[in-house]
Amino acid sequence: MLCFSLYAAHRVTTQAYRRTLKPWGLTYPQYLVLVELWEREPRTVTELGDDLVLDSGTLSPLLSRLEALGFVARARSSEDARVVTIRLTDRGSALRAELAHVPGEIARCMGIPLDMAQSLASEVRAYTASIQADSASHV
Amino acid sequence: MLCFSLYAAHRVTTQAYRRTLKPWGLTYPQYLVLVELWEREPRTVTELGDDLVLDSGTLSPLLSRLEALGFVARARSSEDARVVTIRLTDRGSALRAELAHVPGEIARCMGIPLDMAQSLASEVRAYTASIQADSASHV
DNA sequence: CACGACTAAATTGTGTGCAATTCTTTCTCT
DNA sequence: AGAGAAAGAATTGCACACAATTTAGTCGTG
Repeated sequence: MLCFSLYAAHRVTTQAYRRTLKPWGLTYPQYLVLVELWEREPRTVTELGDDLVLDSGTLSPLLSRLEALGFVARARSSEDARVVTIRLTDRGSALRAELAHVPGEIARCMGIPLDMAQSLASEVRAYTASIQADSASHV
Repeated sequence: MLCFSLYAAHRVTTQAYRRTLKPWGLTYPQYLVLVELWEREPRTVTELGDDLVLDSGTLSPLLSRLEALGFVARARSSEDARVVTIRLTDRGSALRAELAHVPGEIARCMGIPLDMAQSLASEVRAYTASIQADSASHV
């Protein structure tokens, strides 16, 4: 039952993030968006969606919550008015340092050696790629 | 990024189930409940929740949908009126044969050898157990 | 018996995921 | 230039997840 294992693992992991991020009122997907933005900025909704494999139906409301929290700002692009660019606010940039401890905290929660986590991650990614290839053939 | 790998793997897997279960109008969590019931019946809401790691907030509406679909029946226990027992209807039992192909179909989607899937599953379970142990210490 | 602690489900409220649709803007082709 | 196709976000609708609360029923102790 690989599928159920992944399902369960995903939910426990989310719980660990929930506890860690609670003081900031952030969810795991919201945190992922911030991580993307800390890495490179600005980003468009489509770019974020490509990286996180989420569509606008998920991202639009999520981004509007991040905007309401004061961490990002949305603006229509001047070159192409269809595109919305997402930028960090000062508060959003400052959050990077405040949340610098999160990856370590999560690693501690996992309670397994780093190299083991990495090899497991790469196996899971291989699995994802394999099943995704099959998905693609069903389009 | 083990966490993101699991997050992505979980969603791709759910998509494979969505496609496979679509003709029956079932979701992956609903299918899991049916699998539990095919294995042993009747079950209480709490028992299902323990096995699937879901609480009544998720299960109550899910079960009422399965009931509306005509696959299960809910009834208060006569010994203890707090407990709700879940039973398969005839239609729900018949579904077992109709959906017998699902595990094989999903395995085919995964496109990886069975032994590899099993070893990956056991690694993921070990991870889940480890992070869950940490969660428990936070209560 | 009564009262408080406890338990089992259901309900409420918030935040994803995702299919499907809509709206706007841009592109393409003639 | 103008019509139609296509692209980028947003919106709508539905089904989880899960925290928190509510409701109903049971149990233990005095």
